[in-house]
Amino acid sequence: MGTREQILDEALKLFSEKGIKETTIRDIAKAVGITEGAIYRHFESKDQIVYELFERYSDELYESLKKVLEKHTGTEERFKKMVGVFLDFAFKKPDAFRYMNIFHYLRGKEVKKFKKIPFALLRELVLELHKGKILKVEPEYALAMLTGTLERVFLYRSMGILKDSKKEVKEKTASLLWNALVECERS
Amino acid sequence: MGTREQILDEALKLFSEKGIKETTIRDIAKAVGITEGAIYRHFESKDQIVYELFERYSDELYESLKKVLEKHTGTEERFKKMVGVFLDFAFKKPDAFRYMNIFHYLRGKEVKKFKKIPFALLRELVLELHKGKILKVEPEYALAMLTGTLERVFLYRSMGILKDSKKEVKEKTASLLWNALVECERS
Amino acid sequence: MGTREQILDEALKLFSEKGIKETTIRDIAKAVGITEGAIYRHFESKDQIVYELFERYSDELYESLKKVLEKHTGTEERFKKMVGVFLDFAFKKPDAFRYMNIFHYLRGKEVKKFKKIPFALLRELVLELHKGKILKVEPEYALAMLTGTLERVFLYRSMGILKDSKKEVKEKTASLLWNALVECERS
Amino acid sequence: MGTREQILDEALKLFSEKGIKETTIRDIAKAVGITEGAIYRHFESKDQIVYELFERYSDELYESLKKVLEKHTGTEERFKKMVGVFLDFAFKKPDAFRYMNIFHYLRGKEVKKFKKIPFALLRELVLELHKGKILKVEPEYALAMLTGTLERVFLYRSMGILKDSKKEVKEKTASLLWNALVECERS
DNA sequence: CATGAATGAGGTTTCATTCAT
DNA sequence: TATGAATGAAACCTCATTCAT
Repeated sequence: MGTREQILDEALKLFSEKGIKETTIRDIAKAVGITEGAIYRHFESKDQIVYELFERYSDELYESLKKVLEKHTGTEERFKKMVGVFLDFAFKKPDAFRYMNIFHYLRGKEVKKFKKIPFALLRELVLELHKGKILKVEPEYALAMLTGTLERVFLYRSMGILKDSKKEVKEKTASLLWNALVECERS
Repeated sequence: MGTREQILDEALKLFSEKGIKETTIRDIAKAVGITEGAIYRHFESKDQIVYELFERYSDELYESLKKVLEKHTGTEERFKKMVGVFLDFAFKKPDAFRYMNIFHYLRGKEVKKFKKIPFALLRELVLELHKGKILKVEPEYALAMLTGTLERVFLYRSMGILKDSKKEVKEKTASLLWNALVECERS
Repeated sequence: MGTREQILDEALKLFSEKGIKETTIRDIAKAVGITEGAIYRHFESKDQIVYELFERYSDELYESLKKVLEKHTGTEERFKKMVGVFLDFAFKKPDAFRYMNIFHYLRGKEVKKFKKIPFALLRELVLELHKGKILKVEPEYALAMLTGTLERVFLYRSMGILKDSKKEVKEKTASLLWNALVECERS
Repeated sequence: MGTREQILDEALKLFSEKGIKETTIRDIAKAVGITEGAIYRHFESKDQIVYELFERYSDELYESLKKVLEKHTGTEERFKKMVGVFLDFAFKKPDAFRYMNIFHYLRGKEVKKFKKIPFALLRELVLELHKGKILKVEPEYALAMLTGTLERVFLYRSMGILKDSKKEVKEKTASLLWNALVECERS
């Protein structure tokens, strides 16, 4: 793998573990096995690494979600698949997922620069349900519940609080949210 | 107000806006209107400020939640009041609430040092529902949904995405969650 | 003397000896007898030192020249006094004079930011002679000769090529230039 | 043109625009269209480029001046031709001329290493006038005026302050200096 | 209690130079 | 000859902390 990729990889790992400011260029260089100066042959600044990482994974998740939206037509199916894709991404690239959350938290306003924000697709999905008049709650609340739950489910699983298999987690979370927002399971 | 209090106040504001590492002792001193050295008359280190703030607001929220638990007996009432107290705190002390989240994110493991974690009470509440066999989903998932939704609802409201009054937000969120986790609203 | 002044003093000395880029913050700190970090309590950046020095001495020379212009009225007297003031400044603050030349050379276009440029006064003086119809050559050429000669006279004297006393140098240069630009000495 | 020549050319351009220290090997490489490493195939070090450039143009100007001295015999003719050659060089190779001045300024003492310094010829010329007893002022002052005026005339013309054609500038400067140093124009 | 100057460790960045390919 | 990655020293700058006053 190219050095550039390695730098991004190690930076992601460290950023997601320790935080962005807490991670130094030296940390990254050491993890890659090169000197600090070498990093600057590949990136103009630390900030560029920070942004490039966000853009890269933001795009990736965005595209995955987009594909699902295009592929499936049934409302319930679309919804549940989206949840699955979201969690899939989180499980496969936990560092990236954690990192994106940190980034969001600290750079709230700057995020608008980025075009392909996964969040925007979740928003669309919710509005679609709302138009179809099957959403039980106002869309803003639904969005809050959707994104909040997804993040926490991932978090709890990575902390060991939630012990189900990835597949189970995806399925349970999907129907949990579907029921909460749309349908109602008879008890 | 004493200088000590002012330092904590301004630190909280800055931490919640810019992040902890991003806020310097100088920033805090300037905000209070004293010099850097003076801060060390009141606190041994920056870290002490960081911890003391967390402890202070963690305790405060914890005690508020505790009181509600002790006061009310009906299950639904307890649940909905808890949600209300949680959001009340977030609305009244948004900096503190935001700060507690940042703190959590960056200091995951160190949090265990603290005794009175509000999170623990939410956990208890959920387990209680579970014991009463009225929880529709497994408690870990319920907890994820509960905490995640609460955080996002606050976040979206402070970002202007959610425009309801505080009272409305509290009521809607409470029943939204109650329905999602326990009961089922007939559509 | 305050640390701030010392920093400016030592910086000036070093800049004029070695050049601006060739002088490091560490050089300056060592010369003053403090650490590098301490410099930043007094100046925001190296560049600020560079600018402040230029402004300070530029202003000083400007004001001296201005005073002479206001005090004397006879054309020849004004001219010769100006030359004297210029060289006086160069002899008294050779570092400053040398520095101002280096600064000019490297920052040609940025100099326009500064308001009180001594050069502007020399220009005025020459234009005045021109209006009085006593200038033998076109004003632009006169200005070139005036400034060029002044700089070199100082340079050669500080290099030991020119060995006259300061007083002699001032007098000789003044009449040399007066004769060259205005009058003509009968050989 | 060979790569070596291109390197010298671009280096000269950059040095004269931004200064020597301010120009990096990378800048030069980029301007030439090769990589940094490649430069070291042609030059041992950056300093070698710096010295070689100075030597090259110093020699060139020196030889041009020498030729004029050998070709012409009349005192006034020699003087005026010298001035012309000097300015010719400055107009044809403005980068080289500017660069030589920067070099002089920053490396004052090291310049003595070089054998063929144009300055030395101007010095000879002035001493010759002095021996012929036609110099109105002491030779050191004459030299200061001569070199200072030449440099500034070039500078002002390249800055657009002086708008005459090259030919005019050369002629005017030559007689201006001749009159100032030797003869006296009847007003 | 507070100030203001200073320290010193450590951060980001720059850049001449080297070297395997 | 040239490339492109890397080095390593040194530059500028930041900041928690200390300390004399």
